Amino acid sequence: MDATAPEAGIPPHRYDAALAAEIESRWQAVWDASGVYQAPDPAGAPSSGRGSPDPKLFVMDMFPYPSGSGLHVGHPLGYIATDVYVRFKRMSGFNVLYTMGFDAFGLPAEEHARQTGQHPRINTEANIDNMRRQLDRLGLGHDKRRGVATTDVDYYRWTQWIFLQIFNSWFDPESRRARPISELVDEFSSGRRPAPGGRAWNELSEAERRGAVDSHRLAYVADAPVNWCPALGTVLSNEEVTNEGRSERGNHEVFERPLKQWMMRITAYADRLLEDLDRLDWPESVKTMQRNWIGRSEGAVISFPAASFRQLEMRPIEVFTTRPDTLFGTTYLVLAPEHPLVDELVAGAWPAGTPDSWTGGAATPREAVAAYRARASELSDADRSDSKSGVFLGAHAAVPFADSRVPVFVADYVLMGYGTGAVMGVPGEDQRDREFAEAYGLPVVRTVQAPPEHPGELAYTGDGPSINSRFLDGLDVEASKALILERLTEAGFGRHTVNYRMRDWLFSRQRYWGEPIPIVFDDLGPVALPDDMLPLELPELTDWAPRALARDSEPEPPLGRVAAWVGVETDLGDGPRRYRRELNTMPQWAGSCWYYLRYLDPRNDEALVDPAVELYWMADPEPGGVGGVDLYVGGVEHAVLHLLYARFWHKVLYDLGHVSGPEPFRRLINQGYIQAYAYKDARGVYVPAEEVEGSLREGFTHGGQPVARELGKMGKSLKNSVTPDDMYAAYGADTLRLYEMFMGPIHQDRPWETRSVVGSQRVLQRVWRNVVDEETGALRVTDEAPDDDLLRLLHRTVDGVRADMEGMRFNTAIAKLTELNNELTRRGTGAPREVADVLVRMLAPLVPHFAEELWHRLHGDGAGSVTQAEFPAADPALLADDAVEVPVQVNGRLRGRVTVAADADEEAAVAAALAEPNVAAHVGGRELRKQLYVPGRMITLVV
RNA sequence: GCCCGGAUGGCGGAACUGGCAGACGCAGCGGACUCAAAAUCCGCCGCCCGCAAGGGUGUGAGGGUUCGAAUCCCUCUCCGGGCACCA
Repeated sequence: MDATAPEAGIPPHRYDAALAAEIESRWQAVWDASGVYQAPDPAGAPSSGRGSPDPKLFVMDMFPYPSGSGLHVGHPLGYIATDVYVRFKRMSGFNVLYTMGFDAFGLPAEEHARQTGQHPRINTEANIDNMRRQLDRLGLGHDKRRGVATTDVDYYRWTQWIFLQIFNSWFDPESRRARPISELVDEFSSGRRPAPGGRAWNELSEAERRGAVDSHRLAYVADAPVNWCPALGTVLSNEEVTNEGRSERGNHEVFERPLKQWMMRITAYADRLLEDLDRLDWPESVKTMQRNWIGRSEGAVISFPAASFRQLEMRPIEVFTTRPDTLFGTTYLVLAPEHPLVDELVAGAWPAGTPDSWTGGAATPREAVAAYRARASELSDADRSDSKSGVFLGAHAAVPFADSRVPVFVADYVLMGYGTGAVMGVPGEDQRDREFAEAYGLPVVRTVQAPPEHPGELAYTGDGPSINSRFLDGLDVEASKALILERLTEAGFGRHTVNYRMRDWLFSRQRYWGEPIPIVFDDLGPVALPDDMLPLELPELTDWAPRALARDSEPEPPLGRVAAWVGVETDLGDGPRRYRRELNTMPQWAGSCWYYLRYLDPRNDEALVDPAVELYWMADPEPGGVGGVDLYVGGVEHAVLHLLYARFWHKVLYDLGHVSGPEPFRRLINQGYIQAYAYKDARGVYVPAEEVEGSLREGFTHGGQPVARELGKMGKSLKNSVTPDDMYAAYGADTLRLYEMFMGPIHQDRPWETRSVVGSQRVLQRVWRNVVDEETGALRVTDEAPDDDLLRLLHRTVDGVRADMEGMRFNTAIAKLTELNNELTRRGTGAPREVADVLVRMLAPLVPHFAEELWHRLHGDGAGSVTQAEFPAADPALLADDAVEVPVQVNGRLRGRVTVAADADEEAAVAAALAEPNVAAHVGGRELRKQLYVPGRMITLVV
């Protein structure tokens, strides 16, 4: 059968998928041609020339990676929500900036290129086109002039520019902000800041000066152990490695390798990143995750003089502790296996009387340590956590202010990457230390008086008076900390310190498909390319042959294969010289760190963004606020990485005067995920979800065989994908939009149920029928004024829908609109024109094509686009009824309802209640002990 | 282990700040229309008792505060997420 021919019995003008498709493509073409979604700037390049006195609003989705596998219905959930909100705000008089870009550098395109031999740009651009097509079909009201892709040369030119800004800055701890590196040089050369080694600046060699400056830069080269992932062919940042020591992407093995790498000094901003969280309108969970990630803890560094058996020279072991008050409970020290002092302190022979359990069965401490280290590097972190293990170094350390000498161990429960890589073992007050002490027979000394009910075999971490602690005895934990810190500082044994879990950001990637780092090297180190040499474009790479990515391989950047690119002769101000280029590229996070700024001014080739345009769009509506994007919507999986990196870059740009406020995103909402049922057969193999029959009650089957249902992510592996294209074909884009918004609150995960989508289509069909005759296509609206009941319902609906839209509670807004429409349907006469007009405007944000079609049918073409019509406002006079029905409780139980005047007082309400037969029966003539009237809400009687 | 969320009919969810639990939708049941079916329209729809009026009971479990608790407090169970030998 011809798909476009109406089926027998279906009215020719019914709102079905075919009609929806026709309406949708027609209006999309009109909107595109007329530019209704273009947001005018008050200044700057992309202005449409219209001045705008309206308040501004900047709304963004987290931009997507243009994947080759296309979208499923879960992807656009957040996009639909922002689009609805934006349309509502636009109709409420806001000048809204809303657009979409693509985060298009990254591994999949490069992997695809390796397999096909095709340049990643070709594949990337094809994917972008496909994704644009799928998103356009949804009718998202983006300002298309402003979209960017991070792979555009015009875009990454500015990513590189920002890199240079960071490279050419240092963090001044006194003013707690980034400053140009030239000001550091001035301070060194003027003597205001002492040069390294206490010598005069001009006495230093060129190499020494370069080294002093380079070590202060916010972007710097470090020779550090890195996370090398052979399967991905790149090193990864700490954030990209899971707790199990595998890559977050792909779950591949990761190995430590020492390597020269670019680092970003994000730790300098730790305190500001932490403090400013309090000023953000973000989900508390995301703030908590960032706080945990930063991991600020206050404590002390304490120095323990240590020496091995028969060694004369003492070497200080510095430990970090948050409990300096427990110093006198220290019964041993522990160094991390990788700690540099291990080799210096390890003894040649066991001291007399060393317990067997401390030796690891080795003949000498040196052998024991070597064996222990070898074993530690083999074990995964998960295996390590089972029980405490370690070996004795044959060395002892002196506890400050105490006469005791304590043994020094190496143990893998101490991590080199946190604090100083060494701890003081206090088994009385720390449970981990307690477990270690029990395993090796070390003494336990309590230094805080535990309450009598505290079990003796557990460490006590609570508050209480200090004991066994000399001058601290009797003081509580807080006071003990203060006093011991004072004494340690005086004696030179320690000091107060703040420690962070967060490390600097490893910024190099050994990949081709990323932004080249605009740096060259001479014999003394890195040299920035000048701004006028940007963009530094990726060279063509012809050698796509896959490299052996063995476990024992070494990192090798693909750009190193382009010989003509590696070595470069250029003039950077002191005549033509030969330089070596930086061969690494930037991580995928770089492009997403600042794309919101480029949306504001995408074609500016003088600056990354015009300052006046930036100020207009990023200004905080509240004076003194942090500014930034007014609403940012995206998945919670970016809670730490993307959102922390972007905040860091933004703060650097703020310090250097390139942006007007300290934060990039003032309000953040995490949209939930659409989950889908997946079905497994008896073998545990997933079967295509669309072929499964049955129900929860009667059981599910596939091909007659029973299958088990589970809820999971939508995707190929679970064979449960539903694509937007499927939904467009069966229902149309507006129905898909309405259904996705109706499923539940925006932040909540929810299971997809294709069979329920029809409900949203039926709602639209009923609206359609109340306005349009399905048989003739003629208008069905009446020119009669709505009666009082309908008018009041209309205004109550307007009032509620406005509030729900403002609060992004689109599910309840849709319910209210449905109720209004159901009332129109019940009347069966066609909608009064006034009601139809208001209803269509309220529907416009949710189902823009549908509303635009009805709007034009109602008003003709002279009324303009509904997207620019005014969102209805309720008449307050019509919100309050003269009489209200109020429930009556007797002794806390509902016994009836009475209708009273809206302004009735308590006496009148109670009198009305007592007149109600069922209420009277339950009161039974007894005396009222208490009466209460919550106006319009409840009458309560107590007898 | 610690820190965040959450638990409401067969299902998704609603109930604003303590005031009619279950809006709206799906599924189900009944009716009208139809030769019939689909579509549409009308109605019913937590559980128990009752012909009905009505009564009892009910928001994961137990306790508390209150005239009144899905909502506030305490204890517990389960589910989801984050962190986790972080000194």
